[in-house]
Amino acid sequence: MKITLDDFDHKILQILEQNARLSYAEIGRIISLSQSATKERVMNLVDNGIIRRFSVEVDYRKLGYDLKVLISMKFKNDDFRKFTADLEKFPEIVTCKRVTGEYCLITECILQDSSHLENLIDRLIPYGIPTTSIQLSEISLQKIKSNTKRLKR
Amino acid sequence: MKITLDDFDHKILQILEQNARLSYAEIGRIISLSQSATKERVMNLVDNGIIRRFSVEVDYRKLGYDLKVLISMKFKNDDFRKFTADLEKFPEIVTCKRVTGEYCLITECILQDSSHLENLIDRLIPYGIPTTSIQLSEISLQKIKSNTKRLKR
DNA sequence: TGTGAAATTTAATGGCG
DNA sequence: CGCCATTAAATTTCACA
Repeated sequence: MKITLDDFDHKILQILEQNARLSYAEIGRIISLSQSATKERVMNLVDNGIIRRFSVEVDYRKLGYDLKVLISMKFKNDDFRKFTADLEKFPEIVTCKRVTGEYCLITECILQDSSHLENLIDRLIPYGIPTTSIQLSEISLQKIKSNTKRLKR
Repeated sequence: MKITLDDFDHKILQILEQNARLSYAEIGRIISLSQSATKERVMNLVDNGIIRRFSVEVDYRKLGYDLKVLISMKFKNDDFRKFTADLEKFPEIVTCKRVTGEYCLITECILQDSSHLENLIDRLIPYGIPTTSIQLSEISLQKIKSNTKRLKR
């Protein structure tokens, strides 16, 4: 199922990506639409599942997590399933993607320091073979493409 | 600089990660704190830069972007800098991380289909050597560790 | 820092072009 | 689909503990 959005919907998404707490009234002012119409469109975006959720970007460095790494994992047999079932045991793993290619999984981990990393690797080794890359910096860009039709509820 | 949060702050962050549009009144109800105190804490989190921004998670599949891939890049000389300077020319690249290890950059790309991928690879090749992994699925988990001190403005 | 109350703004709903 | 008007709820501000 592919849903096409009109310009209003795209503008709303762009605004919400930058500040998801803006009032409907204020969003409406920016895009020249009434409160009620703006609210209805936001609710349509949520109801259609285009907006998965309203969230918050946290700066973990300020909380003492100064080390961000990508750990790629290789597994034998079905150890992959054991690992994903145990993911809750690894609070430092923030995302876990299953991918094609040399590695089975690529995880993003938020860590305090290198001894925290060492500890994590020790806990990963029973499941498979981890390969660690330290994330030096990140450029984050959010973009949505334009279509021209109105979103239906 | 490391900032420590108390239980109220942690609960607020957890709640906002799940629904960043909840009213201060409602958050306050959940954590048993008044509207005004809750609002002040959220504003402190923002002022301290712990909350980078309130955002929205978009389901791109519903917008016709059915293919998500990780593309790792190798570069010669300083082609790496040319590429990052030109990132705006690649609207399908959503994140771009500089990492240590075999590859210089790892990018996440949101694509419509395999011909879109082919087109992207053609545009990447002038900069460096891309290696593509298709993202089959993703498990996303947000967690914050507990400390016990009060956040200061 | 937290609470409670008053003034202002926003959200939610329903009727109408 | 969008606008306007009405009622309910939330935000903001401030005095006080």
